[in-house]
Amino acid sequence: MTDETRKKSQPSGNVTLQDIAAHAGVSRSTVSLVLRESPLVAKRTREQVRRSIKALGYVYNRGAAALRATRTSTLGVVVYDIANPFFGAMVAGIDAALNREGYVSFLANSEDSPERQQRFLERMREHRVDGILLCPAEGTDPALVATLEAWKLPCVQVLRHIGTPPYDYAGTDFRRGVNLAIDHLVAHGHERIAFIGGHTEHSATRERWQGYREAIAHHGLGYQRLLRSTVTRRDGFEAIQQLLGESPAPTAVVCHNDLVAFGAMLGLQRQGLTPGVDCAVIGTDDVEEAALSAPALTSIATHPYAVGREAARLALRRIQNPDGAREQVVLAPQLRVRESCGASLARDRSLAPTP
Amino acid sequence: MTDETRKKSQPSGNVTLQDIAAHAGVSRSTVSLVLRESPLVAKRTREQVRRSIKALGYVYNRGAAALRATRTSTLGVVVYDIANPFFGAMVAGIDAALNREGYVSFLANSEDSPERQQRFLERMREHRVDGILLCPAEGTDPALVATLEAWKLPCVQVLRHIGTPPYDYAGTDFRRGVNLAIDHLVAHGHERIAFIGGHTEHSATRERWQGYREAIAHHGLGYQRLLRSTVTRRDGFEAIQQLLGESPAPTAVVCHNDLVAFGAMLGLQRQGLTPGVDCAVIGTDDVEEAALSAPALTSIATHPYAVGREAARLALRRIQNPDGAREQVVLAPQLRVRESCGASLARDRSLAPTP
DNA sequence: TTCTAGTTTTGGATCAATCCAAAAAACAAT
DNA sequence: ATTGTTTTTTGGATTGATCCAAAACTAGAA
Repeated sequence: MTDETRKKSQPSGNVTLQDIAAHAGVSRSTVSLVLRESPLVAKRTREQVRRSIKALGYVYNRGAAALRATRTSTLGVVVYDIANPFFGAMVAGIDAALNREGYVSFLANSEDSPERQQRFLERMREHRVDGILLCPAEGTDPALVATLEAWKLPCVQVLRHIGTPPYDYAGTDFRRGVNLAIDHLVAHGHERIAFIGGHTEHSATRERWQGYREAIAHHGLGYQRLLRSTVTRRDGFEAIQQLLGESPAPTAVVCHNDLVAFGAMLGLQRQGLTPGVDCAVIGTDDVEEAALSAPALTSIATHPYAVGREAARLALRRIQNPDGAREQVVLAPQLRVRESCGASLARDRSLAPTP
Repeated sequence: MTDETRKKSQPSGNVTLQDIAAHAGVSRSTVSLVLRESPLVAKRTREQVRRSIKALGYVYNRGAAALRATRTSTLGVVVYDIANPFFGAMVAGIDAALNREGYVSFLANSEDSPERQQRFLERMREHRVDGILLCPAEGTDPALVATLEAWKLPCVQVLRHIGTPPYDYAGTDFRRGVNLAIDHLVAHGHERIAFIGGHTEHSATRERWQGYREAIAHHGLGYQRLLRSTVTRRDGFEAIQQLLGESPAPTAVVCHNDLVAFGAMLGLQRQGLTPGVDCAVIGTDDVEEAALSAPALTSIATHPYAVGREAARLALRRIQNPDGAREQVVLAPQLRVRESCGASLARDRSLAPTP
């Protein structure tokens, strides 16, 4: 066993470009071109190299490639509550879109902590990701967007946005969503409509509130009641009871998200009242569980899967062309009418048990 | 402007070890040691280097480091349905545990497709992740575990397991969970208890069925009815109606997961029956929504967050010590008694609106 | 046959870190 | 002052790919 033999078989046990080149009787560079599907390589050569790659069980080393090529085919995704089914669906959409392009994504759950978020973003920078999909944690410094810009890290904001335009953003038109809900309620005779939920200065809350105030004004309703709160089920539970104690009490409520709406329905039931009969309830997001509750929840569908997919596409486009004009993709929401708003009650049974 | 000046300021705009070394008046190697917190470096030197790092705004390049050091601080996570809140919670647990150790994770959603799963695993190999957390997609070839072993890619299986022991695994004791549920039902006088759901040969289903048969036998019940199905809400909806049409019909059902249980409750209500009164329903997983339904769902808590955390810990341990004995972490489930099993009905109001 | 134009292929430098054996510096003991 | 230890520091080799300018082939025309 000469030194040369050892060198070929032993070193770290890993097959490299060099080994394939030797096996196929070409140079390292040619093998590299084959791997990257370059049209420069002659057909016969390409086939021979492919055979050698198979024969030696070669595994491409993306880390090494990235070092020289400065493209990692990697993206960082930051959400603030992955346990929320809404984000689950969104991540599924992201995953599907990235997968098609050979990208993979790092996922982090900021738990709405700007510090955790910051740590993760720094780590992403160290890993040289090509871009970031960011659902900013509550209380994120608006300067963060500029910081990422300075880092030359393309960033697409999702669902919430901070900083000042232009930036890349993908989300849903929450304002329009609330408009739809209130239009529907007004058409069914409601005049006292309250809004429950949202507690800090983030864009998604502001947009909902704006939609609420705007619609109330547009329909010339005398009653306006906006109850701030965090956005858990318990908040909905407590809020509805508070509202019912007021006079006049609302005859309908639109909720920040479906969790709050579920809580509100539960609160009504605890008081012996029936959602949709004694008080209409409309949620936001249209999570899968909305169709399942009793009564089935009317909800503003915000299409999390599609939002995720669009955000991912936007990021890929930005990576291709870092200096192109920033883009905003804002999806149109839809009102899914079920039982809880009193419009269709149990008559419409086709809607209840969706898959 | 000499060539040297250009070389210092221009090249790709990125600060490297070399630049810091020059700035601090030490060698590349010393800087590297400082970055890795080596105790070899003298305190004064370390401080000087730290200052230079700050001054130049250096960003560690993990890709380059990994190339030589063969440790990427990176993990691959494969689940089959990230939109399911159960997996959301699990991923949150994984994330929390990894974060503490400076690890980040790639996430992929296999959508229960072995092909997608395979593609992702190959990509993970190319990215040289240090390990894999795998919830095997349905129909995964049991040989996959051996393949990963051959790839020298440490793999911890989660929730489901394939292949033959020994392997690393983290999950919940589904068998025991079903035992608990049936013990409880029997204690409350039920004698005809059915099980709904589970449709292919994966371990998590087998374990549940085993627990069911075992408990039925243990209590010497004459009635045994196991209804196979996929595990969506719709399946529960249909299954319960089928069961009620049989004679004798069951007086209680235990369901593969909470979705199926929700469906079963809905099915009962469609027939004008009340869950917990006319037929007891128990789910599995104790997702957040379980406490929210009406009636509130009794469920076998399977602790997804803890499972995720334990799986991540196991993986990190295996990476530290690739040849250590394989470990299985199996968490004990708990029965969360609420209204749907008839045991506590509306009397017990403390349980319903949990956060 | 020679020259040109086009098609393939190639070797050396490079990306940014770590490893390692050996050198240098600091300190203690003789 | 000399030697021996221990503590720090270092330069060159290495990791595995890509980039790029130049070299080596083809094939067709003069």
